[in-house]
Amino acid sequence: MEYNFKKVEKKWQDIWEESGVFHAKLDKSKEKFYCLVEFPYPSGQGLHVGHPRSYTALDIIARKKRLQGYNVLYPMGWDAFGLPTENYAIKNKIHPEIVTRDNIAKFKSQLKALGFSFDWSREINTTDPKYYKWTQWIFLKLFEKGLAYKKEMAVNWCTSCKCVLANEEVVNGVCERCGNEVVRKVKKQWMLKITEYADRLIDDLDELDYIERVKLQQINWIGRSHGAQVDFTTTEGDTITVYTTRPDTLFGATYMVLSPEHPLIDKWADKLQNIDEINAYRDMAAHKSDFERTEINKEKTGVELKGVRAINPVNSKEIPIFISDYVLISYGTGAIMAVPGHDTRDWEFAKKFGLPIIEVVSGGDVEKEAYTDIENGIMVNSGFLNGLSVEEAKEKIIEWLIKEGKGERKTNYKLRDWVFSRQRYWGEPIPIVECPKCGYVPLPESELPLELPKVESYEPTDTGESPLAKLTDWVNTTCPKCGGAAKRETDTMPQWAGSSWYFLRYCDPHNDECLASKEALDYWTPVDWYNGGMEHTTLHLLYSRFWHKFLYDIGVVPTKEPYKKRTSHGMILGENGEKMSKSRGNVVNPDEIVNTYGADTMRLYEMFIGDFEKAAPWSSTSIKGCKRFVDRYWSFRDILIPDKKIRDELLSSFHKTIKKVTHDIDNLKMNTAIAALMSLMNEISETGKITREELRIFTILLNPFAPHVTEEVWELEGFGGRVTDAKWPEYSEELCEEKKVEIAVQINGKVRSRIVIDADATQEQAIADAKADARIREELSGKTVLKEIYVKGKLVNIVAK
RNA sequence: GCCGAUGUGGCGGAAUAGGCAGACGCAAGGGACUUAAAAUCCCUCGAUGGCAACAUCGUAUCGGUUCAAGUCCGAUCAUCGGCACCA
Repeated sequence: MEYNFKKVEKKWQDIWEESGVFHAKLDKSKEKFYCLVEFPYPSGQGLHVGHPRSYTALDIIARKKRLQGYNVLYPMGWDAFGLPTENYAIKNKIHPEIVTRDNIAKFKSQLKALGFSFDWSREINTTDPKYYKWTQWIFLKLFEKGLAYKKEMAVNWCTSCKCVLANEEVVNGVCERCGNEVVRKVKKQWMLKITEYADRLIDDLDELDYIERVKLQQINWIGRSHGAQVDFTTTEGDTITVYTTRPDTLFGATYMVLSPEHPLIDKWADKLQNIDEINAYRDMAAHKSDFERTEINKEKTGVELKGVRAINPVNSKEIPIFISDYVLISYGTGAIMAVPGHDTRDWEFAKKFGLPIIEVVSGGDVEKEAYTDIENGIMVNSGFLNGLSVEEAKEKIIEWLIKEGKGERKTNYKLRDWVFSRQRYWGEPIPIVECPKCGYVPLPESELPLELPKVESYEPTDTGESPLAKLTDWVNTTCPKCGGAAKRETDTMPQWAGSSWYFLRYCDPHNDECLASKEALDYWTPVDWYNGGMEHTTLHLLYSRFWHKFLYDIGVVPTKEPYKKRTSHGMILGENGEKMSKSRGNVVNPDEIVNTYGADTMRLYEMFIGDFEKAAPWSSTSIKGCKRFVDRYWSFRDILIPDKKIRDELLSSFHKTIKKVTHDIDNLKMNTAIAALMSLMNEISETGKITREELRIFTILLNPFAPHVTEEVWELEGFGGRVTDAKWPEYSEELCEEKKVEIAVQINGKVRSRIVIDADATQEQAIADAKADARIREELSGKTVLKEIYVKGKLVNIVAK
């Protein structure tokens, strides 16, 4: 009888929903396993075939862990604040709340049709006031501890979204989301002091089971470097402080460079002979966007500050000072000592401006290029540092600087504080009031949630203010502290706010007293396994680690880190090997696939498509192989015999398969796990029959991958209860071994014959058997055997001449 | 430029810890069943030579270590991802 996947899949999805089998209950007698996938942004396009790759993989892990007796939490929710919804709402004149509700409904039905074992009783939505009450609460705590502050600063302004972006959201000078130009704009912004956690965000990675490239990317993004701060004096008596990772090269500093925005320039205005030229340069630099400034990578530009000179603290030599836009105001001190002999950028600048280049580390030719090797060089022309290695010289000069009061040891980071303000409507309101007398005053906790006011128009304004600013009734309020007239903050939080702690809410999603009860957090956290996209490594993943560490510091959560293990899936590409997109016309619609082949086939195919971590192109023909696999499994019932045991000739195959599937799932090698099941199926099919026990075991092994068809077979064959109540099969190492093995016999490394021997044969026996083989005897005649090698269960190699 | 990853049949991809390269699947070709098609089942399927048993070559390129290299070492090329004047 043909398998009717449409009927069967719907039937079991309904049963799972009604029975609540996947609802996780806090049960301290059982070992917990918290399995997490990144909750989606419910966009108008609906589910992408990329989403189920991650969801299916962790669904398989969740289902297998349940069968292994774990108490599994596998939740799902919606990261629903954000710009696309707001833009769609503006365009179509529908309130974002309604757009969000509709999109969620669509997403949810699509996810249900794929048979994921999510605990829907814990569904959360970041736009629900009951949820964002706690997002706001965390913000108030950050504010209370001085980690949230408002600051006037140059920010990345997207000209199309009319909104501020975090540094992480600017990609190649354009807006990550809409691809439009990003310019710098000075605005007062809420900032979060993520830099305060920079060290811990790097150091604590050591204890985590994250894939290596995620760790590396985070480390590089934070960009920690060790060096020294050095004070140079000037002929005007000022101090210019620089940061350098190469204090050892101090004797080679032949000039200094200030960033065009450096405050000392204004101070010296009267003394500078070429102030017009200087101002013109500063003007030009100010009008360039960050992108332009970094793009002009080829040629160094700059202007000398004529009238002021600096004094190198180590040898009291007078050196010129320049301004140049290759020095950034936002990093270090906004000023550098230039060592053209040993820094590529300084070298280029010195060559262009004809400045002296002094070699202070030997080993290269500083007239040809900067010598930057720090491993092999020996200090020269450096007074008391001469003869030392770079490492030794660094230590010695830092000690000297400290002793002389001319500098100190210093660690710097590329990471900047997190720009937390957005001038848009569809986000969490920031629960702060600005009072002319009291300054920034937090709302009392009792007034949370501060709900987003309902408005008619949520278009962004050209003035750069949030649409909320237009709601004077809402904006004008009283100061919670002094009771005087005050104004509400009108900026909202970025999309990353709600997702920075959502995994905690799943532990106790309906709690009105706190973000989650201590009991729930103690039991469920940390997340045991978190899978998500590489694109979130320096955004969501870093932000949420930061928030979690903060919550740990204030005693809200019991662990230092939110996620024990982090893995990442590759993208599913279009059939032509390119990224799927509407404009390329290569988008595969998951609904159509489920309709044509069924959810089980879709799940199997997405897992079978290739290495989970790598990108893989979709193939509309390959998926048929997975459909055949499901159908062939179904027709096992046609060849079923009532025997209640695994046949002897298949026993070792079964144990090997159980072993392989068990381990492959744990290692996210779903493709080879499925291949192993296919191989076992081929082996069973060759015998023309299958016993009840064989079908029962096969069904359990296949269940995490293809939950619907296996439930149906289980029920039809009356194996008792549901597969979801079954026990994951154990394997015996002993039974995995075959009694007889076929091994290769090589002569000089080339296979010349094959023989079957006892698996536990000794080296002597194996070699004797090999030599007894007719073919091998013939090959060896007239030759001298030089060496004999036996690799147990694999091969014999005879070296002969 | 720096950091990281990858490179295997017509295609997607396998190959513990150096041990029979190409598992599993797709596509293709041939056959069975069928009035026919679909579905299903069976056979072939890296290249070259040979009727054949078999031989030689073959995991981006070049070289090395080893009884044995897709796997280890050195150099080169290509593709992808991240960072990018961070001193």
